[in-house]
Amino acid sequence: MLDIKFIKKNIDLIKETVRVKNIDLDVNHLVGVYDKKIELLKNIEDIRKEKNKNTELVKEAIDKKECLKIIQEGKLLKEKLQKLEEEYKKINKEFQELMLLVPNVYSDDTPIGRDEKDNKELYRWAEIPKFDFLIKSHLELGRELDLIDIEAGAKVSGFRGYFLKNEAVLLHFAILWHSLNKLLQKGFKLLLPPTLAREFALTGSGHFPFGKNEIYQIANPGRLASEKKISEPLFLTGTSEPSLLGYYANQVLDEKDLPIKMAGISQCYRSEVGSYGKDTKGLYRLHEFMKVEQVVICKNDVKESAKYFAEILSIAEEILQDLNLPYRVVQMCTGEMGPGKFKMYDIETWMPSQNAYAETHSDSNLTDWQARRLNIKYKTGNGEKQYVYTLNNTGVASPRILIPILECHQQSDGSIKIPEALRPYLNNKEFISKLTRT
RNA sequence: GGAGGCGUGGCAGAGCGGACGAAUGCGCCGCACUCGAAAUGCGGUAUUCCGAUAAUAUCGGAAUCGAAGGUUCAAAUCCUUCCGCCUCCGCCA
Repeated sequence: MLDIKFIKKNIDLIKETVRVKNIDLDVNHLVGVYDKKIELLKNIEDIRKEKNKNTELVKEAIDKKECLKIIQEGKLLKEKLQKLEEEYKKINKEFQELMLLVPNVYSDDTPIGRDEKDNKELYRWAEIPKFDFLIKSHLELGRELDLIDIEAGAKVSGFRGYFLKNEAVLLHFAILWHSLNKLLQKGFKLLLPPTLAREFALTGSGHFPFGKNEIYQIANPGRLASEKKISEPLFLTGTSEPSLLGYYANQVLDEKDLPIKMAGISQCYRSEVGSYGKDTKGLYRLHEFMKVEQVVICKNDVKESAKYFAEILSIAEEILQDLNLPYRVVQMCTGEMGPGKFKMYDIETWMPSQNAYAETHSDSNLTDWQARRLNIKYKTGNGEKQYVYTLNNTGVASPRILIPILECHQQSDGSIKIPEALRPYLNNKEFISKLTRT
């Protein structure tokens, strides 16, 4: 969300942003609705003023007849007001809904473009591994080493279901655990948030209304303490970001408490309805997975937010470096970056079976776009209130990260060499192979 | 599982239909006293929105007493629902 006054002042910029971010929004219409809303509001406040005055008159009236007359007048004003307020409710709702569609502006260095072809590769880390034997995909390795069972996953959970087994379970938790420890050491506070969230949290983060069909909705939200059925919708979050930000919704923070750096770990749910037929094989695109997510809330300052944008990027890189995985950092173009994002980098990790880099991390600076939706402010030194800036990046997501780990670290004998950083979590084992299975 | 109570400004806490955006105390800010501080005295001290003059102020108006509805000419105050918190009894760890 942006400030409507900012939108009105910079209408051409907003129209251009809507265009390059491929958003379906008529900016002129939005402004028209706002103007109508304000006109109505003025009208309503005038009548309220009259009504308030009338109420005073009742108190002053001595004569009974006079009093009745004033009360009659009050009744009329009340009716008039009710009609206008109903109208206002309608137009305000329309206004609010349109405002939720307004994208954030993008940074000067963001490439303008439609799709991934217009993204800009910034740099690479480490050489792509060369193998002098025929490599196997993570699925083949997973089957041979009894680490992954897709068939059983589909049997129990359906399409995109999976079981991790044996060392893959340890590996999965090792990676998450390692990332949490790293973030803890870097001063992040750890949170295990709810994955069952109310609508406001997802609207606030910007997942709604844009990505609404990507999110699972609970068919049976349960009952209240009073035994009544819960009538508000509930959703399964696709990342811990909505919950971590929702934690601070409607709060005024203290400047001295900023930045707030959070590491959330949660199960993540994605319906993937928009990606039929895409990445149908293996552990790449799943309906549920686990993720350690980095979220930063900082001061209303582009420079400072750039600092944290770089910091959470480098933490993610560090994690990949610990895992000894080659990757590249790519800057997303306007069409790829999502409405709320001011600036966005993806980290793509090398996946030998795809013979390509593929997305494993996503680093975003949302400036105050989410904060406005969630009403998160802070008080500056001179008592002024400002919206905070928010940023987020993946810490690590698993099982997706198991793909490069298994594939990049496979050995000619069919075993997997475990990255050193993870060995403490796997009983100091160096290899996963059938022979070392205990 | 049963019974009851509470939710008001930064905090504590009164008000329980019109004089209430809200007593009082604490805190905070300013001024006075003081070499300085403490103590004391005096004054100020919520937020959001709209509008007008005007570049971060002033004035006018509206809304807000956990949330949403309702009754009334008029609601912090009455009614309904919800949320949160607390106490007691029972039950199970």
